[in-house]
Amino acid sequence: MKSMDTNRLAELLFPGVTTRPADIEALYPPRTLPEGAKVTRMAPSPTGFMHLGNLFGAITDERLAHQSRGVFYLRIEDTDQKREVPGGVETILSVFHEYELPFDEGASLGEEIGAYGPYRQRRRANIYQTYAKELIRLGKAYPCFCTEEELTAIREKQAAQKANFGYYGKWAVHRDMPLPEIEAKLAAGVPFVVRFRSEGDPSRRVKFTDLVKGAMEFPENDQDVVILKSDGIPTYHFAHVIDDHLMGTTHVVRGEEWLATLPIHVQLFAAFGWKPPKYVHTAQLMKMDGASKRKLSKRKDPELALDFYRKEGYPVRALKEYLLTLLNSNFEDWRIANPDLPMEDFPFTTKKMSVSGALFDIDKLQDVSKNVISRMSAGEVSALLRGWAKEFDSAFYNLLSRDESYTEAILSIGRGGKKPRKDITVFSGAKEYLSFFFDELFTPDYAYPENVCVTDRQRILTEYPALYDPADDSAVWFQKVCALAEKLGYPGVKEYKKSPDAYKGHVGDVSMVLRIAVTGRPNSPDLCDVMRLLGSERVLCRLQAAAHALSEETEEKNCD
RNA sequence: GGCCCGUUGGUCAAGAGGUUAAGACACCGCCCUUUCACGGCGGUAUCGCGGGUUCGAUUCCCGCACGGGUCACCA
Repeated sequence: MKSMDTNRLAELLFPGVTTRPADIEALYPPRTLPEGAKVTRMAPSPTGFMHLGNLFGAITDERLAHQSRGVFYLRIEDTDQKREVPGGVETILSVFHEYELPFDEGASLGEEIGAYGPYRQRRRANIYQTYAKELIRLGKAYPCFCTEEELTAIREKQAAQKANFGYYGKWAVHRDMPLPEIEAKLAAGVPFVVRFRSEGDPSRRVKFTDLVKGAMEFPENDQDVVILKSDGIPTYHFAHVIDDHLMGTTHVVRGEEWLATLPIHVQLFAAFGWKPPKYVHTAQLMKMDGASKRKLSKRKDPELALDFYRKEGYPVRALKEYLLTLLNSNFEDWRIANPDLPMEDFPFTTKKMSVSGALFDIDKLQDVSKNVISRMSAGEVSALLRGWAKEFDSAFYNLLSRDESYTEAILSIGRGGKKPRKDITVFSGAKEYLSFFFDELFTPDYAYPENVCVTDRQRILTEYPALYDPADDSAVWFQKVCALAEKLGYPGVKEYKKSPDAYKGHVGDVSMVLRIAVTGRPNSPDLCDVMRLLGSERVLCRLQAAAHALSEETEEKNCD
């Protein structure tokens, strides 16, 4: 190998590549940014869907960059043509839009934004090839003509001998192929990949520091990894090193599964004499599977896909805030102390990131979601709810849109103030919660409290309408309920508590009878507000219907 | 199997060589309350196991176990 003419080899392998590394470097000047500014990137593959893991990383990237007045950019890693799905890039872009993760540079559907592109790796083929050619010239890379079958055969032999898998040492059969042989293969049109010629020695250790995991040590990499595939497109390892160097990434945020290949990346950076970025390897998202936890899987777990949460109707902000609590557990305390500040005000830090995989807890997400929705204005809930319904429940959407001011009004009950109601957890549950506000959805379930006797129930339902005046404010409204209750022998709660045995029940029980008649169920927001919004016609009609149902019920009983 | 990472309550987790081992979710109970909620209060943990170091370890070290990740011309 030392005697080989590597310049000649480089020309043989890449006759069409005429650019030199220096030409390219000139196009990527160092960025001029404020002191301490971080440059991060989100680099998804266009495989057709985005999942929680992507969002998890994207939030970290976005916060790190924008909190430091740096740059957050989007790079499309479309190096694997086999797995690519049509529309993959559109999906990615729409998620960034939907989840409000504004990137400063990067791929888009039209013109790319930013001066450090192209931001789609397939469009950078010439750049990678230039650097691969350079490595060949330096004797740090070589062509490998092994077929898939040969590689499998090597693997099997290694398994039989209990040797480590891979292409290294004596197993790297094409590592020192003589030039004439290479020429012959090329002349015969045999496809080749380019492998990095590793000088690593596993008995030596590489040390480095990960911003999440802290100080670490690995054996040096001795694998001759593929850097350029036979189609001339780089593997992840090579693309990562070239791109993050040229684009000036300061912090690489990625999943923990990349930790194992870090020695390769370190080696590649060193081969070019470049300074590696800082690494932030995030913990995996896990789920419970029987008695043990395991990594969330794209194939088995529908809740990994972001679409799942769209369908369920979790607000974008809820998902982001929940993920943020997993990312920085002190976010929760901060949120409690600052219920109204935008989440962007939270001081995010890699120091608080967890080292071990977190179980994705849907209960917790629901709690976050409930809180997020409870803090929204009625107008915002109305808009988001209608947006959700438009896509997933058009009949409901039509009802909500029939009278937007009515929709907003019913969503206003108990909203605002220090202790807002938390009735809506997800938009897909709102229909059930709001059903009695729409005659089309009203399906009463008259299950009255046991302690109120049937004759009293009937009297409540038949006597209340005479007292009811839709113009009453809530104080008067309540006085009237109290008066009726008093008359029938149900005192106020305080009175009742003093001597519970002396009474049949209290005003609450009377209210309950009215509530069930009007809303068709035992729980609802403030009854007075509900009645006012329903309007006297519907209220009277429902009271009558309930009374009617009650008398039929008694008749049936009498027949028995 | 090799290599790497991890292990505090059902879950997410804070935490320090000597603490009554935070907080949040869930669950249970109580209180407040016209109902429903909201809210408030309270309950359940000796920090995976075995060895060290130390006056003292859950906190430091070493083994083990368990869990996870990774060993592709996928990212």
